[in-house]
Amino acid sequence: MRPTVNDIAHAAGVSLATVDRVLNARPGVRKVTIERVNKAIEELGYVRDLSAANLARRRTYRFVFVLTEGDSQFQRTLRETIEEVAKNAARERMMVETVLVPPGDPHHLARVLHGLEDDRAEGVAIMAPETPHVRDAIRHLKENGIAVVSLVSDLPNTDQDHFVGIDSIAAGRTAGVLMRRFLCKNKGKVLVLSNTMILRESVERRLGFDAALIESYPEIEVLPSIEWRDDPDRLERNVRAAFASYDDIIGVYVTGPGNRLFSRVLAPYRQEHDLVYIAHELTDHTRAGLADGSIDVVITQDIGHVVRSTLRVLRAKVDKTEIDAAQERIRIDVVLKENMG
Amino acid sequence: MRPTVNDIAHAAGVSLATVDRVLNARPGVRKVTIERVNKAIEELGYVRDLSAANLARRRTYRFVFVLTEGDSQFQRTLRETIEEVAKNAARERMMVETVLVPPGDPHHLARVLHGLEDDRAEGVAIMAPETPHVRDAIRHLKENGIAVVSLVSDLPNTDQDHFVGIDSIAAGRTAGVLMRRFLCKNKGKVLVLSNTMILRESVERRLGFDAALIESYPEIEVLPSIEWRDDPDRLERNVRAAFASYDDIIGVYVTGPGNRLFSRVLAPYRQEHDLVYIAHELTDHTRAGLADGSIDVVITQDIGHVVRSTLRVLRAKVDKTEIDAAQERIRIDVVLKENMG
DNA sequence: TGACTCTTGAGTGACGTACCTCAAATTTTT
DNA sequence: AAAAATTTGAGGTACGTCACTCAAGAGTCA
Repeated sequence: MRPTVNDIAHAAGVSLATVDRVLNARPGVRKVTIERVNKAIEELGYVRDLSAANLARRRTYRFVFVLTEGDSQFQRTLRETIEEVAKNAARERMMVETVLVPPGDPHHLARVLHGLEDDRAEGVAIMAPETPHVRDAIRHLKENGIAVVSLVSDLPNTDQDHFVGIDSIAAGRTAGVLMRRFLCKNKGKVLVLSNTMILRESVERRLGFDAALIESYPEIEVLPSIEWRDDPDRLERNVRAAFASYDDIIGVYVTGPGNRLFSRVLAPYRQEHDLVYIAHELTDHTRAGLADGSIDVVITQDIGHVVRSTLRVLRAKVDKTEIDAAQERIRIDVVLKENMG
Repeated sequence: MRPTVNDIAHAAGVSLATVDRVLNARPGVRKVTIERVNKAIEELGYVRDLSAANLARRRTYRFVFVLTEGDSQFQRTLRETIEEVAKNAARERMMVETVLVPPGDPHHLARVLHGLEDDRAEGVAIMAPETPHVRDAIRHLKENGIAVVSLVSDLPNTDQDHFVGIDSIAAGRTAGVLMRRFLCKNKGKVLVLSNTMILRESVERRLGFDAALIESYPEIEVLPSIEWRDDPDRLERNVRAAFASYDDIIGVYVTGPGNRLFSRVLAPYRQEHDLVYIAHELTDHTRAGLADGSIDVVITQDIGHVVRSTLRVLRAKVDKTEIDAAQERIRIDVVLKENMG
């Protein structure tokens, strides 16, 4: 049988109350006594029973995900995953809510975040671009004792507690090195596409991509990023212009969402061009692209892992307990048709 | 506040005892009453509080990992990971024990498994080659109501409940396609190495590798697998022979553990040969190989994930609850220097 | 010495569920 | 309609921890 607090008390020759004080870092215990208790804990190999602890604490965690609206496959998958994970989280007394804010409206976002201060949640997970308003709102949240975690898109210059996601520069570098290897010393141009460069990871991925590709492979020219900002026509125009200007385009790299649209735009040019196509984020569409061979590699992160990790981290922050770095590290996944699973 | 069993009882107009009978599928409740209770559960959105349930059940799980001895980096990492995960598992009342058996001794293994029948464990996780003795022992375990899960190395023709690990054929295929792409249409021979082909995954990886490489790239000849069976001299002899016979070796594929040894053996030949080196299992050594560029790709699985998943699956099997397929699927990780993390 | 603080003991009632007993109510069978 | 079987109610104890109270003991200072 596992030792309980009672066993510890007995072994240490103190009362239950003292053990409790030590365990929960309550004041009013002498140093020597603390050590005696800790020694007993060590010797008996006591570990706190989480079930009982949670029950007694009758703590229910309220966490809010704040996401920007959008109907890209990625965002849709994210929302679905949150919903699904939330269901299981309920068993562990975590109530998860999702709030959507319109994209490109930092004021609205800041208002929403401020609204969370008064007792709506003890933890907030944010995926949104970093702006002064957001920085401000996050500081307020933290001042009110609310845990703040960013997911997918880092908010490094804020008071956030943690970022759950991948290193975008490394992700871009991974894309770059794969592009380099898949291009097999051919000379030519590489097209880089991004719906918007407002999100920092778009910029960082491009950075890493260029670094990995150009530094070791100067025969390749990486063209300036094509942005289309939710405007399909602009995308089409720019792509047409690119293929008109250069007949040696041999690779395309899409740094973020938008593969569904871009694939359609790209289709007419694929017959005459043998392209290496590298994309980000595994979704139904990129999955299909891998399967039919139109996409060569997808660099991605496991969304389920991201969401579960976010909740674990939020809980750890609220409880002020350690987080298991190994478990919470999100890997940069390289997905080919063969290991798609 | 979350609804409790009491709320359900009240809402359904029955007593606590009846709700309890319904929830735990105990006999002695009329169908109509069951439905009434279920309706209340549905309406109030009741979810069983796992903490309280586990506490009340005062269930402690005893799980045993049965592994073959060995000092390869992979096995070492696996053991360390189990130990670490076990520490956290203790908080959730799971006592994890590891038993090592000498490799290549199916009788010993079978004896150990039989020894687990009488009350030593309610769940067993096995990583070992499949033999008739093992099949037999697993059947006995199952007959005694013990959950059996294999990890890393599948035991498909046994009565096991589940396999936690990757599809070896797909892993081999992934290695094959990466080899093909990294070789860039060069002609030549590829060396395949495997300590032993007794474990089924060695065979399967080779199978997948050949399929992906040869079918779409016939200019390459994949040489017969070199086995060394824990004998460094044999490895060295065979490698020497291979490089003596062929001067157009352009790739090497190590299908399992043994990269540390093999790297040493290979070193003298690397100066004159430009090789693509693909390995399996991310360990300290293969990590270092990626970092210094001597290894190009490592195909691996997240051991931490495997071990945690194994415990979750065992618990689910013991509790006869559903397992979350998405969470328990182990991905085939493709690791380059750039996304090593 | 007394007044004071700091430390410890002893005990209690949650938390939500599991599992048990015994008796009463209800339905089914004879 | 009586007997038997089934279904339901009422209540209790337990699980291990948390969080609290109240009182008593030890130690410190003037």
